[in-house]
Amino acid sequence: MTEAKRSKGTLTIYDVARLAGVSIASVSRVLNGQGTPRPETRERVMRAVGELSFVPDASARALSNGLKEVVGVVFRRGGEATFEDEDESLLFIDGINRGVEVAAQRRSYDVLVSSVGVHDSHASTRIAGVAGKSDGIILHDRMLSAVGIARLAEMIPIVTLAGSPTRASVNVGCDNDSGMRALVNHLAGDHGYRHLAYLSGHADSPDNRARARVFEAAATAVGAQIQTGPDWQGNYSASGGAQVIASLLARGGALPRAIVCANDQTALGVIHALARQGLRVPDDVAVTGFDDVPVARHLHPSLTTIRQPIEQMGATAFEVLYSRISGQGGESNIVLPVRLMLRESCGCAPASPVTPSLGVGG
Amino acid sequence: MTEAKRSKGTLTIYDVARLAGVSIASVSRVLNGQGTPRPETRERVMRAVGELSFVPDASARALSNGLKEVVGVVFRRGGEATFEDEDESLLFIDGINRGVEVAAQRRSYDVLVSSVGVHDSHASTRIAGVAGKSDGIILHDRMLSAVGIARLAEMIPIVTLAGSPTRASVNVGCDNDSGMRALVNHLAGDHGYRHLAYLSGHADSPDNRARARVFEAAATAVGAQIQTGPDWQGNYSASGGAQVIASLLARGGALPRAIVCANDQTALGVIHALARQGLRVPDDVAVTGFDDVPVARHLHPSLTTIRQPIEQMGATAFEVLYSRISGQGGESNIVLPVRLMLRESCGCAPASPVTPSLGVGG
DNA sequence: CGCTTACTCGTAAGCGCTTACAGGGAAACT
DNA sequence: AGTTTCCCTGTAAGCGCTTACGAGTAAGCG
Repeated sequence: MTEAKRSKGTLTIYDVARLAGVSIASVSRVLNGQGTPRPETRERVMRAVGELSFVPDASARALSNGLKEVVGVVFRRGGEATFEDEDESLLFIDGINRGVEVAAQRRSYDVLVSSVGVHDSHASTRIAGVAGKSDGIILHDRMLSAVGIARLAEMIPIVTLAGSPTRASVNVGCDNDSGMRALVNHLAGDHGYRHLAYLSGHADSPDNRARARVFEAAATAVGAQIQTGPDWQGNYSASGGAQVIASLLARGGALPRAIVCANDQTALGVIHALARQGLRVPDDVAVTGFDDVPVARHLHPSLTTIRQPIEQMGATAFEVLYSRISGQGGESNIVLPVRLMLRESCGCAPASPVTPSLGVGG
Repeated sequence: MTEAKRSKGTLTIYDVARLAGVSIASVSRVLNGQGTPRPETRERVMRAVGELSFVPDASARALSNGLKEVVGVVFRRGGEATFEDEDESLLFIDGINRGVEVAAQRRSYDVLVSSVGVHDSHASTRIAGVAGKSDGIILHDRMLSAVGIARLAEMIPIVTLAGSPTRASVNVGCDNDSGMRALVNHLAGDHGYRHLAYLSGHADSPDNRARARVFEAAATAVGAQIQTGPDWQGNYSASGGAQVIASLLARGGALPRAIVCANDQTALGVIHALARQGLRVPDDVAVTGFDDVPVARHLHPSLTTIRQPIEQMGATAFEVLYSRISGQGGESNIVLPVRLMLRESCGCAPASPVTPSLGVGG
């Protein structure tokens, strides 16, 4: 320590330059690999940087070269106050965010996360705040209306997840159609179940709408009897799913032979609620999920579901956003493939190609 | 739109000032609630801001007033390539991060998240990057050595989670001692199990060490026989826990009556592995977790565990960091209380089926 | 040995915003 | 009406960094 630094006076590039006996420009060049500094110069700068533990200020950098190297991710969280059950519905979102983060690292970007309460009307205020701190934004489902997105998109690059592309924004989603069709075909075709129900997610979620639509179409096509509607709204949550089952049974309603849940969380709640009533899955009722969150394979019975490439969706969202930030174009609607994961909850034998499942009861 | 903006030319405060017919200083004052602008001035500025959809640049702001209003959170993720099972071990971390984020919002801060691969030696490089972009940092378990933390702490405020406080950094953790003691007392005392095992987490995790230590002490104190050591390392992951059970059974080892897992993930893997071998939980072997992640109550059997106030830990970490950033002092080691959640996996009776909540808590 | 060519480095001009300071009016006082 | 006050507003100086530009030096060539 040639020169003890007052830890508060913020270390700047000037301090480094002085210690190294060069100009601030040289320090900057060495730090950014620009130009061709003499080996000796580089050496002295590096030594000074090390000695001072200098870390350049990202704001100044951003201000100067117009790049923050930060992307924002905005999503909805369950409730205002954190309500236990709602939290789980974030499993999927967290998975995606992780994918975004990992991809961002490869470009030395960082990720700014921001959630909006489900009943918070200040969504756009919050998004604006994030916009000011980042170079581009990834918006999860149900954050902004199409016009809101279009408007925002002319200020900053936007990528939506499980939404719809607009003139100015890109969307990354998964192939709901194939997934749901595979599910229905398996249930009605392979297992021969004739009576299916769709336990839906948020009514305003594009993913949910697509799944519901295809469910109906596919089930109808194979001549299965279906059950949906207001009594079958689970809002993507475990408690929502459990609630639907509980009230159905409470009023003596008949259960379908198979329940197709809008996502894994919902299925989790459904299985739980059925077990509580002494009903066996899949013997009495088959249940399927959608997403394939990591715990799905550890449930009892393990969950038959549609695997979405969760982390990859996040990574893709980042990559697309990155290329937008870098001024390149690209497709505006990216649909990632899904895959049917057969496990026990649909009635398949406890042997699956992916994870050999646990023996039932044993 | 009085004046169409070239969407690339970045909108600045000057554009707003010109449109509103005032100076940039006035715009800034209105936007930040400083000074006492005349109502008419405020009005004109606000109109201009709205008309242009102006969003101030956070970098410039940060550079100018020395506050980025961003805190960084750094943690370890499972593997380099995303390895399926490892992912789940992030449930707990995600919960904490959510708490940080929610608390941050209340102060209009945002959260920059950054993960470090488990075998990535560039941890400090990565942390430095985050440091440059934030006003303070929250470090999860096992990110930096004590000296590394001390060194970093003299450059930027640091809060560690489940670590140890240093002269310059604060730590936020939970009461491992009480938690583990409650668990052992319940298992050995209430259920009368005489043979217990501790399936440990990462050897270098302070939380794990504390739990192991108290486990031994408490079990010994009540005269129970214990089993620990290198054969009982699960590394906090489901696959790790499953592995331990699998190899134990493979080599014909005897199972203890109860397995105390270092965290819920591990318990999940253990239950899964046991079920696979036809062993019943809790009849043959009781299993407990630690953390009470949301899915714990949906497992079969539902998991007896120690509830850590996960989100609150994150929120507390933020608040402490915030007060450091604001130049205030405060305690340097914060220990949050935990709670024993009795559910089925320890051998306690299932709760009544009428409970409205899915939580079968004790 | 003198001049051109090629490098490296330092000077200085911003990036967009906040804020100390001072100027200008209007209101309040004598 | 002439001052004094007070309030509001504009001017301008940075915040820490990047980078165009040109100065200075060393190497290359005839």
